Amino acid sequence: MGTEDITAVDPGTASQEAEDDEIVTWWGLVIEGYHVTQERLMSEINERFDLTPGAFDILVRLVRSPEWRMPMTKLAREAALSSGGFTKVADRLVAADLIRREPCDTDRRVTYVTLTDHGRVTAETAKSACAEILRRTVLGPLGPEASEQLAMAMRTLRTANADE
Amino acid sequence: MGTEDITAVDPGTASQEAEDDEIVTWWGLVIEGYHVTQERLMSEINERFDLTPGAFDILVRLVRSPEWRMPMTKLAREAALSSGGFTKVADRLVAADLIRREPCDTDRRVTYVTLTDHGRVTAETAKSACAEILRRTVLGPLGPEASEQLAMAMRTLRTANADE
DNA sequence: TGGAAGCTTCTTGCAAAGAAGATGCTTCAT
DNA sequence: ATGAAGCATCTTCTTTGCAAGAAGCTTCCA
Repeated sequence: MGTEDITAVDPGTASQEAEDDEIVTWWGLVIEGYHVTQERLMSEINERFDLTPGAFDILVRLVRSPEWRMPMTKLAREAALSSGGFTKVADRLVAADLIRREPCDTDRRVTYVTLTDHGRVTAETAKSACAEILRRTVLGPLGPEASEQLAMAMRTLRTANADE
Repeated sequence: MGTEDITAVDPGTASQEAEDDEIVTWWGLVIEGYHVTQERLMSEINERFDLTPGAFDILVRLVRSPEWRMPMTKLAREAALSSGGFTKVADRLVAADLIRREPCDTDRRVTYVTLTDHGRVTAETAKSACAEILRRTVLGPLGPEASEQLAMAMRTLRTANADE
């Protein structure tokens, strides 16, 4: 093979390049494992409940909130969506009768997003299904101690790279 | 708080619900850690090289291929893109003078995608930068043994949930 | 008290990115 | 030769971010 004739490098640079490649490949493995798992999870949720990943995320956050409601901005920030983007997501969820908008009594700029009865039942059922799928596709294959280590590693990465 | 007056459940169901919630929250932590890290990585790559995540992924795959080229379909499949979506990505990369299309001599159905000189230099430089960022944002905070465990866990998830 | 400047909060319009399906060309097998 | 399959492209639809704008709240100064 004639590739090294073209990109002639000294041994030190070559080994550095190989090490770089190894690290990038290593992270690629993390990406792939994450995506494969998440895609399987979300496709099952979508099949059973007709929920997109974003919609499921919103519903789970709401069902854990007091009175099943939250201001739009707070919810958008938690879901890592722009406020403009979240307006459209909320429109779709309203159209699906999963949430409704409610004005805030004390601050008329604020719009609360509240789960409808249908939305609450859907959210709770989907959350249980999600837990069942995770037991089957993640906790089962990994085992308890590897799961614990995974959680700790991810917590470390989150705090190390958080924006705010 | 009066929520349990409304959603009255027996203790068994309640503890099951709490356990479901814990698992979903646990996976949410994994999601968040992954996204925070990946977003930081990709924003630095984008800043320095003006590459989108998809473009960077394509370039890294090509720079590791013999003769820096691959059939479009194979590359699209590896990058988890639809063939239609990949055509558009390829158009952008051609416009940026990072790749070019080349016909295949032996099978005239196939179109090869090949790195240009500029694309090859960009890919190698960006790959080194990516490795440097990963050392700083992932391997550093985690340490060697946690990194090893993370890789093993992700490999397990990938093989457990792979589609094909 | 009054009111003007400066922030939030939500919505709308425009553009980019990607997925899915239809189309048409090339190749392979019988 | 002719039907079946593989492959790249095109079109359309959905989703999302960003920028701009309208409405409402807060602060501060006269």
